[in-house]
Amino acid sequence: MELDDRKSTILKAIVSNYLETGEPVGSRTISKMSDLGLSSATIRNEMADLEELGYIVQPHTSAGRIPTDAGYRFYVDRLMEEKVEVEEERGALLERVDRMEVLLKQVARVLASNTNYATLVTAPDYKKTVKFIQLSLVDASNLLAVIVVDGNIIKNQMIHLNVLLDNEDVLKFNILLNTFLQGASLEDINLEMIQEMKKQSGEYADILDHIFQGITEAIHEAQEIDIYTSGSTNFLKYPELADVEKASGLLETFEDKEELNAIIRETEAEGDNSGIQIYIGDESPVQNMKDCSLVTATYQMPEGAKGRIGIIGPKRMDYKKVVSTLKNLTIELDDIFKKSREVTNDE
Amino acid sequence: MELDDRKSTILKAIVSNYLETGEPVGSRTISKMSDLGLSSATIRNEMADLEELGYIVQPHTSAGRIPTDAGYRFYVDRLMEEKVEVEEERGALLERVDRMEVLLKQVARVLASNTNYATLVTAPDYKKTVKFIQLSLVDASNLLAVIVVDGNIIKNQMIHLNVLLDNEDVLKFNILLNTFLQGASLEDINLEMIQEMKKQSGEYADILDHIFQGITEAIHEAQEIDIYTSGSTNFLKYPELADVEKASGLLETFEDKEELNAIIRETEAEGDNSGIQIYIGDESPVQNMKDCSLVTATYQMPEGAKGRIGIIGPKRMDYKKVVSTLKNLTIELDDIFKKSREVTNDE
DNA sequence: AATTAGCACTCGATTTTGGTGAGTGCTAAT
DNA sequence: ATTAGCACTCACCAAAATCGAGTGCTAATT
Repeated sequence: MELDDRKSTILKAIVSNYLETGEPVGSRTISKMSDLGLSSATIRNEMADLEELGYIVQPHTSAGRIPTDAGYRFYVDRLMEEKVEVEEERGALLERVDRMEVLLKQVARVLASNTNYATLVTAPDYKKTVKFIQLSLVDASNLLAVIVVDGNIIKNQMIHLNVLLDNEDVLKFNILLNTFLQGASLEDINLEMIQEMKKQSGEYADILDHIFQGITEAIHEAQEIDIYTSGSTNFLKYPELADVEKASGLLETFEDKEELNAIIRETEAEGDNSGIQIYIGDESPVQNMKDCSLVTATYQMPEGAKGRIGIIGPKRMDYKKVVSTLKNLTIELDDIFKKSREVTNDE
Repeated sequence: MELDDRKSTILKAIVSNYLETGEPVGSRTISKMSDLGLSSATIRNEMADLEELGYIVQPHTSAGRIPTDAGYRFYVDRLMEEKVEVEEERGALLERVDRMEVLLKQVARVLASNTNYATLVTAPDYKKTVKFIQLSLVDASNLLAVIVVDGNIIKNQMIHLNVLLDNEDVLKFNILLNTFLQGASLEDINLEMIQEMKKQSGEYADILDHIFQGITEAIHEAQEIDIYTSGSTNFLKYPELADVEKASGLLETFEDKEELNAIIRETEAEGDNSGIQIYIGDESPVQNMKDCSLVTATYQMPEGAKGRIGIIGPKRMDYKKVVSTLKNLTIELDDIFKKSREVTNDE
C-alpha cells in the first residue's frame, strides 16, 4: 500500500491544491503546477491509480479529484512538512493572566481568531485533593465554607444556619474538618468518613449535617470539568459546513459541554507521542463531526497536570498552520504556568 | 392613524395567520377565515388601505401581504389578547437550585427549550457593597483572600507571598481590612482609601501592596456582569434567519457577552411598567438583530436586586406564548428567591 | 515500456423557456 | 357600500438547451 515517489508527489499536489482552493483538482492543473514535467494524460493515469488505492475520489464523473479521509491522513502523516520550528520571533500570542479561568478563555479566543476555526480548551486535570478548608462566620446566620483543592482551585459555599454559633464553635469545626479532610482526594470523601466525623463531633451532629451538605456540594462543583470554547460561529464560514443541517448539528454539539468533554476525554485515552493528535472525518469520535477534522494538543503544568487545546474545522483545513499554532500556543502556555506559579486562583 | 374596528379585525387576522403559516396571506384566506362575512374583494380594498397606512406590505406584486414592523407593533400593543393568566397548574418549570449561577443557567436553558428561541439571562444587579473580607494562610507562601459582597457573591483570590507571615499577622490584616472596607460599595474603593490603610499598617506597607493588588482584582471580578445564554442554535431553525449571512451575524452577537450586555442594559434604560418589553425588528438596539424580535422581562429578588430574562427570535414569533412563558418564569423565579433566602452563594 | 496527443463522452452547473396559479387592482353591476 | 368579474403580474417550478471542465481510452511517439 506504499506509494512510489511520483504518486506521493502527485497526491501531495492534489491535497495542497484542494486545501487552498476547495475545488476538485484536475489533471491539467497538476500537470502545470507540479515540477514533474508530465503531461495531463500521464497524471490522469496516476490519478486513476490513486483513486483505486482509495486516496482520492471524484465527486462525480467528469470532475477533478478530491482527497478521501485516507488521502488527508496520508498527507498529514507523510507529506506535510511542518514549517513549524516554533516561531520565536512572532512572540507572545497570549497576554499573561493570573486567573486560570480567564487565561484558558483567552487561549480559546486567541486560537479561534488566529485560525478561524472553532476551538476548545479543557482545564488541567489536577490531582484534586483537599488542601485547606475553612469555615467563617459571615454574619449571624451565614457560614461561609471555603475549600481549596490542590492546584489552588477554590470553591465557596454559603451555608445558612438556624442555630447560633460563636467563633469558638466555628474554630472547633475548622479543626475537625481539616484533621479529617486535609490531603484526602475528592473521590475518597464518602459517607463513612462523614459518619466518623459526626461521631467525633458529638453534640453538634445535626449542624454538621447541614455543613456537610454544603461542603459536599462545593466538592462536587470542584470536580466538574471546565471546558472553554470559542469561535463556534466559524463553522458558518466554510461552505462545506454551512448548510443548516450540518451547521446546527455542529453548533449543538459545541454548545453541549458534557458531550464536548466526553469527546475530548476519548481522544485523551489514545496513547500519544508529540502531543498533537489529528482526527480526520470519520476518525473523529462523534457522528456530527464526520465532515470535520479535530486537532488537539496537550499542555502541561509544572506539577504535571495536563489539559488539552483543540480546534475543530472542516476537513479541508490548513493543517500546517493549525499544528504550528497549536504547538506554539502550548509552549507559550506551559511557559506561562512555569513562570507564574506565584499566583493562582479560584473558580 | 387609528384603525376602525373592521380594519383592526382584518389586520389581526393577517398577523395571526402569518405568525402561524409564515406565508404571505391573501384576501381570500381572510375572507374565509374571519367571521366578518365579507368577500375577498372587500378585504382587498381594506388591505390596500392597511398597506397605505404602513401596517402590511406585499413581498412582491401578486403575493399576499405580510406585516411590517408597525403591523407587528400594532398587533402586540392592541390586538394580542394575552391568554396568560399565569398557568398555575402547569406548575414548576424550574427545579430549585441554590447556586445562583446554576439557577440562571437553568432559566436560560428551560426558556430556550420551551420556546425554541435563543435566550439570555442577566445576573441580578446587587448593591455590591463589601460584606466581609477574610484572609487566611493556606500554606507558607499562599494567602487566600475571600471577599463576600452583598447578595452573597463570593470571590476568591490567591495571593503569593515572598515573606513569611504568621497567623497573628494575618489576623491583624483581617481586622484592618474589615474595619476599612466593610460596608464600602465597590465603586468607592479607590486609591485614597488604600493609601489611608497603608499608612495605618506601618511596617507592613509593601506586603499590603501585594495584598491589595489581589483584592482589587477580586473586586473587579465581582463587578463583572454575568450573562447566561442558551439555545443560540435555534436561530437556524427559522428559515428567515437561516441563511449564512444573517445567522452568523446573530450568532456572533450572541457569542459576544460584552455586546449582549450592552444591549440588555440599553433596554433596561427604557421606562417600564409591566416588566415585559418587546422590541420588533428595527426597534431593537442592534443592527444585526433587525430581522429579529427581542422580548425581555424583569425579575426581582426580595432585596430589590433586578435582573432580566430575554428571548430573541424571528419577528414572526409566537408573541403570546413568549410573553406568557416569560411572565410565568419571572414569577417562578421571584418565588424561588423569596423562598430560598436561606442558601445563597458563590461565584 | 512509458509517455503523450487526440478525441469522444459524461455530467454538473447555468441559462432559457414556457406553463401554472395565487393573488392583485380596477371596473361595472348590485 | 359591497361584490362579481376579469385582465394582469410575477414568483415558482419543471423541462429543455447549452456549456465546459475533466475524464478514460486508443493510437501514435519516444
